[in-house]
Amino acid sequence: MGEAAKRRHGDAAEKLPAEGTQARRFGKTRSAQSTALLEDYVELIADLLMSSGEARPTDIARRLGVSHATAVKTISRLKRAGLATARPYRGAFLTEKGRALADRVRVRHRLVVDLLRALGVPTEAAEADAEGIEHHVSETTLKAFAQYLKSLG
Amino acid sequence: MGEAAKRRHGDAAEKLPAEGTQARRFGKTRSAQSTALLEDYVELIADLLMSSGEARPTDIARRLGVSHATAVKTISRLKRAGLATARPYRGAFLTEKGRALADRVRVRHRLVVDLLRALGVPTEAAEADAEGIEHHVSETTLKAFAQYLKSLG
DNA sequence: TACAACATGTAGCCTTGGCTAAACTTTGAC
DNA sequence: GTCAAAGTTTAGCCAAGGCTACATGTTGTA
Repeated sequence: MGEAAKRRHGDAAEKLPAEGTQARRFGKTRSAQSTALLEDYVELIADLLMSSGEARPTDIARRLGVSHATAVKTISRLKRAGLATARPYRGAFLTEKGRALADRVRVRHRLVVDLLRALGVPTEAAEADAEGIEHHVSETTLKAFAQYLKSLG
Repeated sequence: MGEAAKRRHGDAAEKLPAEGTQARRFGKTRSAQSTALLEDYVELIADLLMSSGEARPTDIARRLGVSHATAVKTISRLKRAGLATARPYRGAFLTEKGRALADRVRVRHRLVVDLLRALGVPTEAAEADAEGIEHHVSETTLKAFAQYLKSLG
């Protein structure tokens, strides 16, 4: 938000596109936050299914550092969002849509981590920060990251 | 988000090192999200005070794209957090702590935007993405960014 | 001065994303 | 085959961060 706020709001101020643009930006940031958790869950479920064949609420909870009840609740949100399915006492599974999202998320995560490391960020910090950053990186920015990494050879 | 309540369930993170690490990471990401909004408010209030001498709920609301009621409610959270003060019908002001935070946030924002632009991200996208990214950039990563930008001259 | 327009504040409702507690299934060791 | 341990689900609570609707203050202008 570094841009200095121009005028005080008034007759002229309402016409400035700056406010609308900024508001849109913030709104986008906020809605990104609401999808970030679902992205994390989807990626983790894909991970667990791949490595152990099942994705149980308890394992998910332990990996994310939340209670198992929270994991269960979020899984049902995943179902509502059409990203996952779950049979009682049989864990979670991804829908086609969920798998597609998981793939996108994984690729994006890798790219962000690689970029941070390329800029000299230590691996540990890169992994940790990427966890938060990745949900806010647009397609445009992602392309620029890829481009930059390619230019490094 | 009740830091105290959240961490009361501390046993989850004490198990395996690998899982603990990941859990800590996610936990950090989540708590970063809860402070992100306050950071945005503080920076915007500093901005408005600078440019117009006052920070009214309505202006804040318009800039952030939320209702004035939401702005008012958040301002009282700011007060509770010791970041701002407010006199009825006279808008918001920052405490010493709030001003310090605003400064840090502004510097960080500039750095993130500059870095993105240096990597070839178009200005518009850089500004927009930075809004979301900046709240998740650690000190370590921030230093790496600064270092990289300096290396470009 | 008075009043309309606008800003502010309050109340009540919603969803998300946490938690604990308690009831219910599954499962593995006798 | 039983039964306790472990995992799962449900229910109910809380705070954050949105919203609308309504009541109350403030102010510019006629």
